[in-house]
Amino acid sequence: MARKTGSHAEITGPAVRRAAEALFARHGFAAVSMRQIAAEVGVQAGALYLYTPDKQTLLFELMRDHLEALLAASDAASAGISEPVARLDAFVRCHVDYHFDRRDAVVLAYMELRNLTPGNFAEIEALRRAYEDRLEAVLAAGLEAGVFDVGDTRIATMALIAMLTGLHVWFRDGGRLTRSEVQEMYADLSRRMVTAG
Amino acid sequence: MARKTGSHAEITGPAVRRAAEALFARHGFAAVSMRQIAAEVGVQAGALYLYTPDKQTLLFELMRDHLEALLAASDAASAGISEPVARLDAFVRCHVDYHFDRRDAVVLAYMELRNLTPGNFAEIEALRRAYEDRLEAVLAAGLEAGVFDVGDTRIATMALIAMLTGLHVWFRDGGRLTRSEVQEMYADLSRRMVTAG
DNA sequence: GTCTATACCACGATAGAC
DNA sequence: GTCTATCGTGGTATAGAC
Repeated sequence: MARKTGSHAEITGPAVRRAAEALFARHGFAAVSMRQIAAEVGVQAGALYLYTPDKQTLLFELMRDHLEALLAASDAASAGISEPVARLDAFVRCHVDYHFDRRDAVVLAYMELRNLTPGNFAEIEALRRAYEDRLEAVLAAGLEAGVFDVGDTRIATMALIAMLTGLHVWFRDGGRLTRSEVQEMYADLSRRMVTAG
Repeated sequence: MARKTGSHAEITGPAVRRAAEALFARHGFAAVSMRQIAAEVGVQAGALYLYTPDKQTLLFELMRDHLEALLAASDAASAGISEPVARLDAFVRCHVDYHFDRRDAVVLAYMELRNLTPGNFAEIEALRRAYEDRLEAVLAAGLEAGVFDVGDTRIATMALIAMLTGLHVWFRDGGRLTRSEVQEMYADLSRRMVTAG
């Protein structure tokens, strides 16, 4: 699919990002070469540098853009909901949505942290931490209200996030379960995990 | 720490494996070079090939040996226990033990699957699947006995495994929580997740 | 058993033609 | 905006001396 020449800035830029996201998610950042990305897009390797200063920045911007969008979506999903059980439910459903709609981005965001340079890592880690803090705030509110029972909100938060993020390990689009069914199951498991027995 | 010459097969072999495990766990298989491993061990890169035919086999054997030991430990931990709640408790505590004692191996076993060649992947995946099946059998027994309430044992299994394996994200040895405290918390979270509300 | 030296290749990134 | 060509580096793995 090699293309000889032409002017395709508005097409090639997003195509580079999509190809990089897919390849990084499948094989890992370190295992993917710029030449592979270029081949997937249908350009020569040198042309990639019209759209990114380097490979590291490509990874960083994919992760940053995804996490900022995830945070915004999560905030929007729970806007106006104050009851803790309902807020947890909204958080979980939004998270599952992202696994259906932006699977590769989700995988990148938690598998490729170790391949970021220190400065980039700090920025991405802050976004991750902000996302975790949203969930922890829900648990703390529920604890305060007496509807949740968790010994340690931080540990329960990490356990919940890990359970939810583990979706990518087994979930395949078009599998035997619909999005609604997965949301229902994970919402149930989450609620029971933090509710008094 | 370069060493000039000598006969150290019984020392160097295990040292190579330890160094590789630590470096692969921290930076990822694809990001670690044979030269880095050699430097860590204190030999030249060429000397590594006395102990492994290639880098891929080094990764594969680390993962295989770990998973076989984990399976054996898990089976030993629940031997003679038939009551489902107690079996789940034993499974969880054994899993947490491995995060304390063999942290790097645990990280490798679920982060580096995508860097295995197809043949090696199949073998490792079978071991992972066997481990998951042990847990699913516990859930199925509890469902049968009426002490557990999960809509789908496979999904609940994957959710539990993900939650437990997520330990590595936040857990640091010598942190504020002791091994017993972590075991207690994760056993509680697990039990509540699969128990009727 | 380990060393030095190196073959051979792929990498990220850049320069200059078109 | 993309191509071809290439630079410099560092990758895995091997050969042969000691």
